[in-house]
Amino acid sequence: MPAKRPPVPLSRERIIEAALHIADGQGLRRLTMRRLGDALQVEAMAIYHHLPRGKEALMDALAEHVTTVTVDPSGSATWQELARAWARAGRAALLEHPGVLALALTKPPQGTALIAVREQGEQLAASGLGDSTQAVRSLRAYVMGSVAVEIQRSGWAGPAGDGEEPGAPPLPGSRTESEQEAVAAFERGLEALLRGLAET
Amino acid sequence: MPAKRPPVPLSRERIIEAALHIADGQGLRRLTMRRLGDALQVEAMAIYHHLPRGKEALMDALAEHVTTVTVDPSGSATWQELARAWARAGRAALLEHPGVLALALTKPPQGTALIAVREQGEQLAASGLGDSTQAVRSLRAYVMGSVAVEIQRSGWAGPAGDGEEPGAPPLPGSRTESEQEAVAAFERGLEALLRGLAET
DNA sequence: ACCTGAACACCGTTCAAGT
DNA sequence: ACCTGAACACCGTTCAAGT
Repeated sequence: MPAKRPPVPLSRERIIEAALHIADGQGLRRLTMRRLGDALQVEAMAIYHHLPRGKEALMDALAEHVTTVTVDPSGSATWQELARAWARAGRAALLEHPGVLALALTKPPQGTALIAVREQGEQLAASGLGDSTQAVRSLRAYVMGSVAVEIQRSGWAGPAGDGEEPGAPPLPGSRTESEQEAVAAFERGLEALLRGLAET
Repeated sequence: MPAKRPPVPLSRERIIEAALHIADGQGLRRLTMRRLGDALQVEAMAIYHHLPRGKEALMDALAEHVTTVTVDPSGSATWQELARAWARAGRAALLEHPGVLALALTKPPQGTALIAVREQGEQLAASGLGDSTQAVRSLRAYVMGSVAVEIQRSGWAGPAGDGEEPGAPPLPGSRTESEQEAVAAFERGLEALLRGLAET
């Protein structure tokens, strides 16, 4: 018979990982302290030892996780290339965890996520972009909104928008789009915005 | 002494109105069937008679409400003016009810909201815009993302992003912005996007 | 047709207690 | 230091019952 599991100690990282798995798989509304405890083979109350502010702290941590990105500026010769890199990285991070998108779009950046936003501004300014504050804001808005549209179209939240259950068939009116169509739409809008930002 | 209230009959509209009030005032997480019943002077279970799918139906209705906008195309000579009108109307509608923004950005358009999106596409196509499908998508993304950024910066969800309690002081790092600054930022990004969309 | 009351299976969080 | 058990004040939803 298998020996009793040497209990892997709980940790912030393991908790967040399990929480993302539940949120992406069953929806945010089914992410429950008790269910999370089950997934971690632990009583729900044990979580409070690692996240003292409880579910509030968990939500903050999830938002921070999917919203923290880094870009190596040395790979980009122009501010346009740099902006593209940030936009693509941001989109990819958000798209990886559709279950917590609502948190990511709603909570102000915090901790590492806030640092990342500032870094983006500094890099763009250093790369020769004039009003980098305005540009960062428009770019962030476009990226967040694009992922929102994309998740909506994917039918992740159900075709009737049934709140939180993923996996249902897609939109009633319009077909599901392929990954390629989605990136194409994203890139075209991004290029339009970059062109517009370039003209003072 | 005041006579007993002649009970105003419950209705879908009154329910939605009360729900928006609670969500905007206390946050989505505190919007509860029981609290909603209290606000309407009725037992929570009475709501199910008007919204058979319960809380799920309520959430759908709220998303649809803040996401349904109309624009009179006769007021716009060019497709640019028309696009501006749609963008401003969309922003205003979302901004009016920060409490349900998470729903609006997450649920696919449905009912009147879906009709509105289609109408936007038809109007823009009719006004001489080439790839109106792409334009509508980019514009919607920009509008939704802009409002997300704006609500984040307003500190509506609390500075530490404390989940759902509004009314707390704003961001730790950056100042709160005035309404004028917010519209200025929105308009500048919008113009950039429109310029970019114009060049093929 | 419209609303209520009681009931059920869940929630988040506390607190004292165990190891 | 880390986790558990029991308890409390809530949830959403059902169902039979009232008017």
